[in-house]
Amino acid sequence: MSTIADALGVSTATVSLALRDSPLVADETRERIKDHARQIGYIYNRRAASLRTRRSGILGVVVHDIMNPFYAEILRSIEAELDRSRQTFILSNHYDQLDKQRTFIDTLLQLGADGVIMSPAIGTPREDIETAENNGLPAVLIARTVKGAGVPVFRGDDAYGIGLATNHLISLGHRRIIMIGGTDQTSTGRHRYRGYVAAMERAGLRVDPSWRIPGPRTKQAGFEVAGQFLSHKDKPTAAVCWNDLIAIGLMNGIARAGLVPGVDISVTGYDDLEEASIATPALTTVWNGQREVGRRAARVLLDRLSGIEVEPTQELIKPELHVRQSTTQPVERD
Amino acid sequence: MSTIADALGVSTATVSLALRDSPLVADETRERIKDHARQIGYIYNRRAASLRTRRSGILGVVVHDIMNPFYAEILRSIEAELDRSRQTFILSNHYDQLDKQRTFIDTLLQLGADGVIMSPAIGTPREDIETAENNGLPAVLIARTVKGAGVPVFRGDDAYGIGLATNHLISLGHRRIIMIGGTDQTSTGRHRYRGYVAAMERAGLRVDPSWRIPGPRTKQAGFEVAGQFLSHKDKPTAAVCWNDLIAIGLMNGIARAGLVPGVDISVTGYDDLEEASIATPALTTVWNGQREVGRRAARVLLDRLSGIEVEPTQELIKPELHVRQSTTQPVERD
DNA sequence: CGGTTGTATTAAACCGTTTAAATCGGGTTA
DNA sequence: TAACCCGATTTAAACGGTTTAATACAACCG
Repeated sequence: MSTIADALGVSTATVSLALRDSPLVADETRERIKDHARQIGYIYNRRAASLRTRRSGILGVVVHDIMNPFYAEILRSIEAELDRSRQTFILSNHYDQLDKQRTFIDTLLQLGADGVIMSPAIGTPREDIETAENNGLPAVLIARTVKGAGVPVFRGDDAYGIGLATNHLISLGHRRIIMIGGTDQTSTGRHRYRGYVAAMERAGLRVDPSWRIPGPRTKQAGFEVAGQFLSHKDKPTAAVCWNDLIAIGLMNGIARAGLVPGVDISVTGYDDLEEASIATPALTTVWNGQREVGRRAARVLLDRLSGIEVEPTQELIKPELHVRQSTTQPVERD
Repeated sequence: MSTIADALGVSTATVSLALRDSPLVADETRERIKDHARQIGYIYNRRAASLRTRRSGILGVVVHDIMNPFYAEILRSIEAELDRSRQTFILSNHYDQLDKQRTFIDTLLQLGADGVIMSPAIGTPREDIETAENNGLPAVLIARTVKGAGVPVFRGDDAYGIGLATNHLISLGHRRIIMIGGTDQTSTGRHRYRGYVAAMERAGLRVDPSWRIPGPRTKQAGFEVAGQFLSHKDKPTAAVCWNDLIAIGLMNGIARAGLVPGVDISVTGYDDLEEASIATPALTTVWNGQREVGRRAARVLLDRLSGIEVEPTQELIKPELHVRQSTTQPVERD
């Protein structure tokens, strides 16, 4: 800026004001300055500016794993929403490791980030969120919640959603339905399992504890669990899967074992990823409102930044059942 | 820092030196300062520091699309490599839009990023890379190259790799092999097509121009192109796909049409994503060295930052063929 | 005891921007 | 004619660190 100022015989203050279209500077001066800036390829130094303004234009986003299409879809919608603002965002995976998450938050604080959207790692204590907030880093949670953290949360209504899938299988005539994947260590996990049990019990079906096969939420895991599922002593006719990845992996595993998914075994997914509709057979699944979650989380964070007071409420997005070919009436096998 | 300095009756210079473990300050003083800093929850202000040091600790990474597992795997290895350095990285998709890519580079310049790893968008002119370099933003290219840009490039040997897949099909007895997906607008695209044609011609097989169905590189696209493929006038018995996503989509499409992929039609992929081995049938594909590409690009960029002179050479990583169940001897159909 | 050496600390400049307050010259008004 | 106002611009002080030359002081030496 001082180069420009010197070249044009004005002060840096004028340059600063001119470049930001302040009405304080005369039109003619502004044009001269802007022209010259363009000509010499001036590059605005954001960190110098942010030192003064206390705004860095950086937002952080932490999720479990970007490679997981569920989060990827959320990220897409966050990206789309932020595109229209002047914010840059920094991404990180925490892989459910608390220390990774803490390191990242610390980095954000050091960079003077303006806010953070996070899907908290398993076991995140309320204090971690408070640390961020107290140091001027407003947070918004997605997908998972942290008890007692006074910040907005956006997530799907998991208990209700898994209920939709379970009810659908029951209404097709299935009785021995096993739930696959997930863990009790996340709020999401507890909600989904509870929703499944509740739906079964509403239909008068007893749920055996062995009717749950917990595990990682990957395609690979679903694939590998197929054997265990098929050889289960109760001969289940259907699987309610934690998510689409597991469901697709499971269907692949079932096919590999010589059975036909969607005929011999019914399978439901969760999330309704793009993939679900092109899987073979096309997967019956629950749309979880990823787009909506990302969009609204971003929106609310931007609101918080612009000073709008936001209630720290939990917003539950209502899932919808999308029926496709992976669920049919049960057939007896053995 | 001045808070700490005042509280302890020393100068900010001493605090600065102590916190960075300078040998200039006495051990006892250092400890007092560090303890106090920890106690009051001091947060290092990176932007203030970078103003003086001209190092921001930020690296940029731009690829076509993070959601594409091929890039996701590269990102993973970049992340792993960078984890050990003190650099944070910022990610962006360009979706092959030049203006998006330019905006991002501009953002990096404004943030004073220390370097950028990029898989350049289609049509990226040499000048764009030079702009970055001239403004102190060293670049390293991955997956694709830009003619005349004097920077290091890491990519797989596409012509050789696709040749492996093509030769494999030919040796199984296939003669009418169609290439699916990709575009001539990227260097990768040209190399792969050339490799396919070369392999065919080496085997004395004429390639008809209609034996190429270009298109997007997504599962969806592969799925949708199945009809066109199956009804091709030359009754192809095998498909060499641009990548695993297309191959898997195509196999799903073939299955949907009532044929059995891996029996009626042989299919090869490219990239060897995790998914390839659990697809049904398991996909024969070409491992493209994603891990290696990411790791080495990150390594070289870090080298450049620490002042080590790096030759701007193209490094070709040798792909390997992984044979699985999606390729078998041809069967005649009609 | 003056001079040298070495260690610990500090003052001050600097990085590039923003902004509140001050300045300046010219026009208006009482 | 003095007082005041106005728009355009400048001044100077932040913002929070890093860096380097300078300083203070103690110990050692001959």
